Amino acid sequence: MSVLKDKILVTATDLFHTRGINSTGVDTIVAVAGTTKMTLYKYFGSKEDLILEVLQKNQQDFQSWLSEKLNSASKKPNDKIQQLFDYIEEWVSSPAFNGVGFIKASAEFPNEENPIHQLSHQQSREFRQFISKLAAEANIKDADGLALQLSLLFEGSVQAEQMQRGSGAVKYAKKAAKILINGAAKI
Amino acid sequence: MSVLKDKILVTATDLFHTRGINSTGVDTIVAVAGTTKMTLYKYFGSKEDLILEVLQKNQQDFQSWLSEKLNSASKKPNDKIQQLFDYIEEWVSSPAFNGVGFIKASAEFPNEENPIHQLSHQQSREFRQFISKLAAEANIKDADGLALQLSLLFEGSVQAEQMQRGSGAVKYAKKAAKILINGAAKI
DNA sequence: TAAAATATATACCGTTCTGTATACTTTATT
DNA sequence: AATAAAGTATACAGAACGGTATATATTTTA
Repeated sequence: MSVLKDKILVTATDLFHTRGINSTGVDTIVAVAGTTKMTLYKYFGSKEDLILEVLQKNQQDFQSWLSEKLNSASKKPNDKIQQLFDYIEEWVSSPAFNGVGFIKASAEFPNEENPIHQLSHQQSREFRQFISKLAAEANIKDADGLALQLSLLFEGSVQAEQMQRGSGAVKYAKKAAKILINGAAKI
Repeated sequence: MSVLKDKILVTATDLFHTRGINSTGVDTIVAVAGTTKMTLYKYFGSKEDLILEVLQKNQQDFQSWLSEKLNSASKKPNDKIQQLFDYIEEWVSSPAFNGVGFIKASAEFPNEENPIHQLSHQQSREFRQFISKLAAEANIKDADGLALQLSLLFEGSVQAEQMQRGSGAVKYAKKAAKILINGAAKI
């Protein structure tokens, strides 16, 4: 990937997070990225395309990071589901944390026919399935149910963290997750 | 309150929810409400003022509705905290449900110095304190901690519901809440 | 060095945005 | 009926928006 295209993606990610997507114009993006609109529109057909690529890249990066962490730490399924929120906390607490794209995007583009909303919805579903797979491997009966509950804690705490950095919400989400996981495991 | 002012508030609430706040222009609001910009700017000094009033009214309506439900159903503190998510589910499942203002607003206005963001943050804190008070009255030791966890479930499930109507997320949030409440009560 | 791809600079188009000015019409009050 | 208030109609200002056209400069490739 071109260094400039990447610079635009990174800059857009940051600006979307700190100022909001709709409130960030392409002029601002290219100015901060140190390039011009011509270049932006060469790599991205439209602002909507740019938003979609930002969403895709961020979610991919997070999922890859999380999968690697889980796999490198332990091979035992029970450990993985237990450690899920440890890594989520690590990720959210990192200074480089810049929100969860699909949460913000779905709020700014509520129309279900909008491609950005649809991608957000899909990513939210995929993440839930990822958790569900973890739960199923740990022999939890209602894996989907637990995954849904954990995803609610996840989305809620990211929301809280976006509202106030360092809110400590993830710490309590982690505690709640442990209780729910242990409760579900005994079924 | 003037009938026209109220019409504008209700219309704006609906449009903000279905199209997003930043994507809804004042021209659209007055057209749908069946009035003119002159009237809108007579009652509201600016679009920002309108947004703030919409947020305040909606949160007030929800809190009043919830308090009344809780008080009329039972006077026992233990019942109240247990029934909290029953009413949240009833409210979210209602056809008139139009999201939680402070969640969407904080996503669209992430800047901490923005008055809209500040109000959203304050409302989120107030709601958490409301739950904390319920928990404290039910003699739960770490009332604040439980309240935070329940608010995460609340915000997460509203988020899920906004992404897909009828997702059933609240049903699982309710189950999770029960487990967390019972776990906290035994401390 | 010549050709080709890549990036910049800058001006512009059409649209939409919030907010205001002006003039007219309807409704309510006395 | 006269006066004041409330609401409408419409046009417009000024800025920001997404996106494009054109011409120039820089870098890479052959």
